[in-house]
Amino acid sequence: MPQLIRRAFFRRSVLEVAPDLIGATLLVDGVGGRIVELEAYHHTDPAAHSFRGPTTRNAVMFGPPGYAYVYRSYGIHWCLNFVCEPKGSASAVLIRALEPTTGLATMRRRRGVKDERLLCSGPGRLCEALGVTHAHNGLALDAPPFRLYARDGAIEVLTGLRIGITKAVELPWRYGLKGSRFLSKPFKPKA
DNA sequence: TGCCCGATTAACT
DNA sequence: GTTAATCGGGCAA
Repeated sequence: MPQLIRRAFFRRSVLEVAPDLIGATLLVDGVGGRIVELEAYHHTDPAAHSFRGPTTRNAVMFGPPGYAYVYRSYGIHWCLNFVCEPKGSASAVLIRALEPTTGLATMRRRRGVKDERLLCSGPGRLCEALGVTHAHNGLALDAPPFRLYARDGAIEVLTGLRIGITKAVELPWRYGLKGSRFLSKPFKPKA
């Protein structure tokens, strides 16, 4: 039986937490799957929403670790983050892709697609599949509707450059599960 | 108040 | 490969 992830898990640097979450299982109201792709954002990082200080939108990032930060992307999609590090450091991991395992029919209905690879492969797609909205902003990750199970068994984690940003593009803060078919985009092979 | 643009996606050519 | 959709945040005035 996999171990439940509790809030203390997030009381570390986002750069330690992010690779540890690869292979973990995320469920929202019993629907979800295995985390196969993440990106780290840090308060000293110009690409992070928290870089310019606290605002109404990013307030949760400046609160305690172990909570969900949900924001609207391009006025259209929702994106889900987990707040990390001790309170005030304003770091978070963006959940970018899941391998769907639980509640496939629900996810297909919400997404309007049949192909499993299109259900949760992308930050906006997985929020739609799991029913994550602004209503989840600020909720604790170790209480309903969230459930998080630690990775069970050995895996290999890939690292690479983050996607879709224009600042601090050189930081290798994207993490992925090696060999997964459910990544939002392939990782560049090692040179 | 007005303007620009984004941690995206899907539907194009 | 390119581009429209769509809107709130952040910053200048």
